[in-house]
Amino acid sequence: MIKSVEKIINGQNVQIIENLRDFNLDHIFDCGQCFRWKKEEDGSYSGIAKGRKVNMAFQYEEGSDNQGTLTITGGEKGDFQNIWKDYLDLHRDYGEIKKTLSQSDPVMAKAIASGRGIRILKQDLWETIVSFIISQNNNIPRIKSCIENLGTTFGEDGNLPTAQRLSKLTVEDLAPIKLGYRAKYLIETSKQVESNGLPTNKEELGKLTGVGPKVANCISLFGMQELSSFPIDVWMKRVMSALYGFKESDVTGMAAYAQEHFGQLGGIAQQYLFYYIRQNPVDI
DNA sequence: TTCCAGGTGGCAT
DNA sequence: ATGCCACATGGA
Repeated sequence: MIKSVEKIINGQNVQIIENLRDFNLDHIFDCGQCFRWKKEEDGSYSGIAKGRKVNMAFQYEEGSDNQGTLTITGGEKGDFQNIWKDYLDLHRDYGEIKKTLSQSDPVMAKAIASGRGIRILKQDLWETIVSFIISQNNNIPRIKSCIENLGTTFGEDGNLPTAQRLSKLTVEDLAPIKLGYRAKYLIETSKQVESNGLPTNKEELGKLTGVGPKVANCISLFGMQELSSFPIDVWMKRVMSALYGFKESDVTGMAAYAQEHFGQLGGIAQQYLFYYIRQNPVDI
C-alpha cells in the first residue's frame, strides 16, 4: 500500500509520497504521452490535470536510480489518494512488467534502461482526443503550444475546451490557435462527440474525423488505458528499423511483431522504445 | 529554399 | 485493399 503524508506549507497543500519505485518525472512527462506539463528550472513539473493545477517534484533516494520521494504541491486535501495515485498509475507493478518485457529481449532491456521510470498516465479521454488530433504531422514543441493556446483562449480555468464549446466554433474562430488544416478535424470531431457521446473503443475512435490508425492507438492507450495499443509514428518506424531490423515502410510487420512479442504490454513497450529513440537519435 | 514533424482524408487504381 | 498526394505551420 502506498502511503502519503499531507502537510500545509505556506498555505498550500503538500503531499509527500516516499519509497516510490519505477518512477521518474522526466521519463513520464517527456515520453510523448502528454503535452501539458512544463519543466521548471528546479527540475520539477507544473501542470493542470483532472482540473487541478499542481507542481510535482521527485528526488531519488541517495544511491538509487529507481526509488525516491514524490512531492505534490497544490490542489486539495486527499488529492493524492483520490486523484494522483490513479492518474500516475501507481497501482501497477512496472518492475514486474519490465522484467517480463526484458526477458529474452536484450534490445528491449536497453530501451527500458533509458526510460525506466515511465508510467502510462490515466488521462482524460476528451483531452487525449483533442491532443492527438492536433499531434498529427506536427512536432512536439508546436503541439504543446497549440494545446496551451487552445486552453487559454477557449477553455475554462486552464482546462481544454469541451466538445460542446468547440462544436460551436468555426475554423475562423480557431485561426489564432494556428492548428492549420487540423482545425476542421477538431471541429468536426467535436460535433460527432456532441451528438454521439465519447467513443468507447478503437473502432469508434476510427470513425472520428482526423483520427486514423496511429491517432486511434494513441488515444486508446493514453485515454482508455488499452495497454495493448501500439501506436506507430515516424519515430517508432525509426526505432523498429534501427533496433529490430524492420523496413521503415513495414508498418504491418511492426504491428504484428508487437502483438506477438509484447502482447498486452505493447503500449508500455512502445513508450520505452519511443523514449529511447528520442533520447538517442544518433542510433538511426 | 527545402525538409521535417507522434498522419489523415480523398481519390485513383 | 493499396498507393499517392495535398494539407497549415514554424523551426532547422
